[in-house]
Amino acid sequence: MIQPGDLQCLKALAVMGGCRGSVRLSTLTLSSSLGTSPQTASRRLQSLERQMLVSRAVTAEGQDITITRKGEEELRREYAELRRIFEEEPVQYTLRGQVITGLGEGRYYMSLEPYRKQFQASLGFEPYPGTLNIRLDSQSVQVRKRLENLEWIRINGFAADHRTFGEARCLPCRIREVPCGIVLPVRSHYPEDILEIVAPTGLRERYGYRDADMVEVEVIA
Amino acid sequence: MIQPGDLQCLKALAVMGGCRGSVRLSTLTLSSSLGTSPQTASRRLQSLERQMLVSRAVTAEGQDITITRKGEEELRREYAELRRIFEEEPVQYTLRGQVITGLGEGRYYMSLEPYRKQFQASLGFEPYPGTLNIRLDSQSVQVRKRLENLEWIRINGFAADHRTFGEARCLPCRIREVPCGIVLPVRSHYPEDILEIVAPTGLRERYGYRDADMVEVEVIA
DNA sequence: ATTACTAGTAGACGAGTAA
DNA sequence: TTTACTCGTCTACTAGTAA
Repeated sequence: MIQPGDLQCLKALAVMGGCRGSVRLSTLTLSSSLGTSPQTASRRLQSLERQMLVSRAVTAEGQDITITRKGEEELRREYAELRRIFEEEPVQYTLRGQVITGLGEGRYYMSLEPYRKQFQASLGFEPYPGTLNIRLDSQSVQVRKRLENLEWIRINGFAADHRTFGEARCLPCRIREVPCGIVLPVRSHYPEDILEIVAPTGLRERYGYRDADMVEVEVIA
Repeated sequence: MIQPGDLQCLKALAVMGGCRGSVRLSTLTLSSSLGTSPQTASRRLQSLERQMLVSRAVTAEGQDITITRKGEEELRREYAELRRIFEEEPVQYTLRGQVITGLGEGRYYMSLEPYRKQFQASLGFEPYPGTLNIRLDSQSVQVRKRLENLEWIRINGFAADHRTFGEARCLPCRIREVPCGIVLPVRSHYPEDILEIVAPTGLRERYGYRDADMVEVEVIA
């Protein structure tokens, strides 16, 4: 197993072009790129050479470093691991929390036709008049923040009855077998540990959810 | 700047799925994946938390770890760096060595019509009757080995004058402005520090190369 | 079982120096 | 200038232990 410090050094050498030919450098330049002393940089190069991860030609004016096949393989393993994390697997987020009782606003908004029509169009179902509120655990709050990077569906605001109804955004998700949506107002601030779920059916009725019951929300990016 | 050891730990957590939700683990399981003691694993987690790269919920039966947005960004930076090395840039190899005098076999083989025709077809030029032999420096020998992974052109053998002429392989390259090819017999062993170059013109004449002159061979994958 | 403390030690670090 | 040695220090590790 390659040591973290050695790996960092090997990667720095690759960035300098060590995979495509020899790189001329001094321990001083390498050390500044590693954030260590020149002595440590020198030690690292010796260590990499001993492990046959690089090949060296040391002269009085510096050294020529080439990453060997074995060294490149090591870097490619690292690369493959990261790619698996970020690319290969379908990115799926799991949020956990417990059912709570909201302010009843969800029920009201879900009864408004302009909202209903937009949810129907974007989520593919007629929203049940009422939302499920979930208080996320501390871990899921972090996951929740990550969802900001995903593509939310825009729900336009409108005016009616001498007032305006604000813009919202919505992210498709799933609770058990039921396709749902996370709804969030765009303008007004919303607690980061609360999730408001719109669904085609009443989830409390369907699954017998009561306050403080644990639920899992799946989001597939 | 994140420390190499912390980065290793963060990556291990990501492999376990820490980017898509919380991961339940114990210091013992983490330590075995890092190759350290459980104590060090514990310290790493504390360090990552202090840097706000992960969020933790520590219980008596283990801990739930979630990689924060900042932590994921750190990993993505790492990923981007490796991708630049292996994907983005056109992979170009540079080999260095000095001109030497070969055994004159190259000249003979290059005079044989079946070989000539195949070189013409695959490299796009009529080979000059004679090859340039190059002794690679120790660094370039390492680069030379890396070329094995590239796609070489097959040059078929043939029979003539009661003997057989062996199969060879060829890799397009460039010396200065001249498109050339590296030639290598397939069956017989060839010194790993010697490069035999076939070119459309006599390189010695064109550039006035003499023995011991330094030359650079560029290979673009 | 856990986590994370304290303690003692080993190894890594940077400064100085020689080649 | 370089590299890489020796040396003293201090960090970072593992072992043991408490919660």
